Amino acid sequence: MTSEPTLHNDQPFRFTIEHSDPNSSARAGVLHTDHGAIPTPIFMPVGTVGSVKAVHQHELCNDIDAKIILGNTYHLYLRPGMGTLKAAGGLHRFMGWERPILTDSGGFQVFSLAQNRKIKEEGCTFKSHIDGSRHTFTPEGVVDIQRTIGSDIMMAFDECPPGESPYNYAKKSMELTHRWMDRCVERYKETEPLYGHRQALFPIVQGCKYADLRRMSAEHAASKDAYGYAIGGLAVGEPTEVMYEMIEVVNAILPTDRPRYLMGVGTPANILEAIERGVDMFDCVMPTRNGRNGMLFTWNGTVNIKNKKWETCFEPINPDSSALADRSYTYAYLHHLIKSEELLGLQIASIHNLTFYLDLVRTARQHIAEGDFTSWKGSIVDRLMRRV
RNA sequence: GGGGAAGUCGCAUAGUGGCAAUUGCAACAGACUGUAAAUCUGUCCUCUUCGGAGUUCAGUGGUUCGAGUCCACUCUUCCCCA
Repeated sequence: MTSEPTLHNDQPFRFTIEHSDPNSSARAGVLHTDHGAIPTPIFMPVGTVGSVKAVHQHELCNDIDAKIILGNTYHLYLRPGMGTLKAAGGLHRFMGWERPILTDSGGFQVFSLAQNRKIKEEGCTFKSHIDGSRHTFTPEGVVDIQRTIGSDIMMAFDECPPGESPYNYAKKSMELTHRWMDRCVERYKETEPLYGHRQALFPIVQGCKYADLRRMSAEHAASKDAYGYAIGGLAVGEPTEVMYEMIEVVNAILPTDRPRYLMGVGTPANILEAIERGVDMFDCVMPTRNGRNGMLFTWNGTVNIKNKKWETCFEPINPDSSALADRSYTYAYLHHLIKSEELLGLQIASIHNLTFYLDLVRTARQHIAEGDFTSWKGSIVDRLMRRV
């Protein structure tokens, strides 16, 4: 947290691929930003309102070693609001985080707050979930908000339709997302960063579970010649196999020399399968939310720490972990804390899961570099999702 | 010693003639994928082929077609006065 941002004046958002897996589409790279370099594949903890829930920036940086985190345009716009963020000098300074930040555009809230919004060509009108007030998000406005937040990577405004949407709706929705994408790119080109560091804009590929729509969308996104691309609208109700198939379809079209970000995914197994199919960046609420609800991810599978069987397990949560919390506390203690609704339990569980997720992608990267990613993945993937 | 109140599935509660019986907590499971989530769901007397079946409301006896509910006595607990 004390290092100065490294400026790369020559090539903004340079993405270098250091290793490509000989047996799959997996690759290990580095994405350079003005707030530091991001090794890929990478997992990005979700910090919706300027906080990765229950985790201090200190642990995020030193124990978990998160290289980049997420913020959310919709949530930050409603609270604390743009006035505060501008006066603070952007989100990095406001929250005391000097590494990169990616902001989601609010497109996911178009999906998750479906009862409180109305979609039109111009944009999307929301009723605030906090006070019921009305707000309109347009593609241009969403870029402006992300300029004010000062995120290193901004996301285009999209519509994220449900996984089981019928073809006609999926097509109309995708076409709207494309028009919004065009407008975001226009606004991006005609505006400047506010705080002295550069910002990228990632377009988002949509198209639901329909391969022809996904191809069309990937081609539209690729035509923007962006610093990176996102795959959205997956893990929203469709079967996992369909998700993997859509990733393959899209990554066959997206430029290989730019990072690909699979939005909102997922389980440890999902992440390894997507890495194998050429995805570089991930985010998901699972490690933090499920952690708060008593679920731990480990190399041996998932643990429900609330279960009685952990009552007297006095083993450290993970003696080999980079996180102090993992090394210092036992399953039995965490069981007690979570059962007692102690806030420390939420913190330890969240730190544990995020440390595991970062360890997962770090280990995957190492195996890509060593050239045995697919056999390693094959030997481990089933174990990750079984119950301990 | 006299007077009063009360005993319901771990705990606490609802119930005043049709009840396997309310609600909360606890307990035990499950869910969670670009965070309206420190949230939500289920089970929670016994057995079950999940359709049901069998035993319950301190105890015993009674009234009634029918009793957790009404009556009598017994046991236990609490409060007030001596």
